[in-house]
Amino acid sequence: MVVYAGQGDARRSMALLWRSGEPGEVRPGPKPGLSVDVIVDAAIAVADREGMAALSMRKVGERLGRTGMALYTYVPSKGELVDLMYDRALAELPAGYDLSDGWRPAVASWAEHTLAFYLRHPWVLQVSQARPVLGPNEFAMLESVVAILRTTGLGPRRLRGVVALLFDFVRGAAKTVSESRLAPSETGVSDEEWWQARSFLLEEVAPGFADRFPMVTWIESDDDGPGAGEPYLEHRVSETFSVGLAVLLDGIEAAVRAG
Amino acid sequence: MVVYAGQGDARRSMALLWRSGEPGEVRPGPKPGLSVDVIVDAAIAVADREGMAALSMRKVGERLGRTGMALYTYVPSKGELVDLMYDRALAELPAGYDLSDGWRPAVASWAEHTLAFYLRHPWVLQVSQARPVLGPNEFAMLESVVAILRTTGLGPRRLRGVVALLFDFVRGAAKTVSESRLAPSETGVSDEEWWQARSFLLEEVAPGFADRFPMVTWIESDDDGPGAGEPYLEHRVSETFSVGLAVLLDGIEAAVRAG
DNA sequence: CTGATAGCCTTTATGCCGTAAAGAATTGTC
DNA sequence: GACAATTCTTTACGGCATAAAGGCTATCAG
Repeated sequence: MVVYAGQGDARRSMALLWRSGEPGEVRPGPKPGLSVDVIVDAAIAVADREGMAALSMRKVGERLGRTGMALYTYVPSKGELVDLMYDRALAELPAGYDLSDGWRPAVASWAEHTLAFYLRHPWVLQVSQARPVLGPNEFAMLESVVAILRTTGLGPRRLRGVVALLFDFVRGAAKTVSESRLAPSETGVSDEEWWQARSFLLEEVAPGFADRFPMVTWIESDDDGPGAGEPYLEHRVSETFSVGLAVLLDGIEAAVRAG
Repeated sequence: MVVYAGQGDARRSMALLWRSGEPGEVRPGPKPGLSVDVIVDAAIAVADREGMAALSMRKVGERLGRTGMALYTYVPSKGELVDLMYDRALAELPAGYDLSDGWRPAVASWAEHTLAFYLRHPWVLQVSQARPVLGPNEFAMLESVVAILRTTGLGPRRLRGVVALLFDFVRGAAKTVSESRLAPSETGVSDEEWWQARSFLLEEVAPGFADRFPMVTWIESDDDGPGAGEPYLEHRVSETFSVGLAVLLDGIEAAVRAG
């Protein structure tokens, strides 16, 4: 499920994001029992625990002792709610990184913080990047990476490429891990069971696999296996993550040297 | 929407993927009016045109002059159908790349082919990577990249990291473009309209933006704008893609030199 | 104190979705 | 001709977002 920015009244949704709502004029009618904030918190809790696919208006309402429809008093639609969740979650990220040892360790630290963030809130990965939410914390996050990378001396064009690359890298790693964590509860089959059953079936259905796919067979060969009890895929991803990060940093360094 | 591999009868779905179905024993009952192949083709056509979110059993059935339920005669569930779509689409990719000028241009060519493929079939990006489909064409695709990269002399551990990095990069770029292409038809608002309205509202709601987010403001400054008529975001992405690819190739080269 | 009015929230209804269950129609074997 | 297997349709269930209507509540103007 890809979620696009709410397409309702754009002015209203921007106002919600930037908290530029009118202050508390006294108005007739019952006191509000909820607020945008508690709704967003409840929605984040649901999405953290059960994933974006399981996030529904009814479920969020229920968690707050209301019907799903009650939320529409505070939020124009589910799309806007997701935007608000997204920008609120992003607030967890650090506003700046230590540059005293140069940009290299700072980028590494950024990547690790950001990966951890995505793993805490995997649903964030499903929010479309094509139509950015344009909330304050989205800009703050961007600000913090660019602040690091600008010290490399690269120009805006190059830097946009590097930033995109960094995000794609971290998001890709996070996506693999988070999907594999969600899969057991969604499918009722643990990772170990699944892989074992599948690789058995693969031999059955594709005899001569090693001859037909020699490169795949070779690259899957293990130099060192997962530690005791560590899930297979997560071990692979963390290996992959550190290798990829090193390659990336070297690539940036090459760009910097080239000017 | 993230789609997991079908969790029905694993043996049946592997048999479907690898075409190891029993041949045509003569059997009682009406002749099948459809086949797995025509269903998969129809489903791909729907997904290409309207996106994964719009893919439904009813819609595929309708396109074939049947009800949605009729498909369940051929395919155990929607999940397996998506697996089949995925592996079938992957068959479009080249089986090998020209290595006569070394791995660098071959990787570049791979990246461009793969990007174009994802843009032809954007829904492919929504198929979960955590529980691979394990069909023949998925392995063939992997085989073709590894065949290129193995000529660098890097070991399996390093190479897995590089492969993941390459995929994350291409998929990230493809995702941004494809979402921005889909957004107008899903939201009824064109990219130009959307960006214009949003940036106007942003100034209204976030005065002093340039002071608050100086790095963001700087990095968004254009060295050169989009060509005439070229969509804003697509221009940015293609710029970003070539910069990112260069950085990546340099990073790989550094890893190769380091041994 | 008395409407009027605005805002909160629920109920109901519409049209989607995947798919389970039941049954009609068709085609083969004995 | 009886039986069984197979294709496909109809109907039904529980889920989804959300439109529409109405009940209840708190503040206003008179």
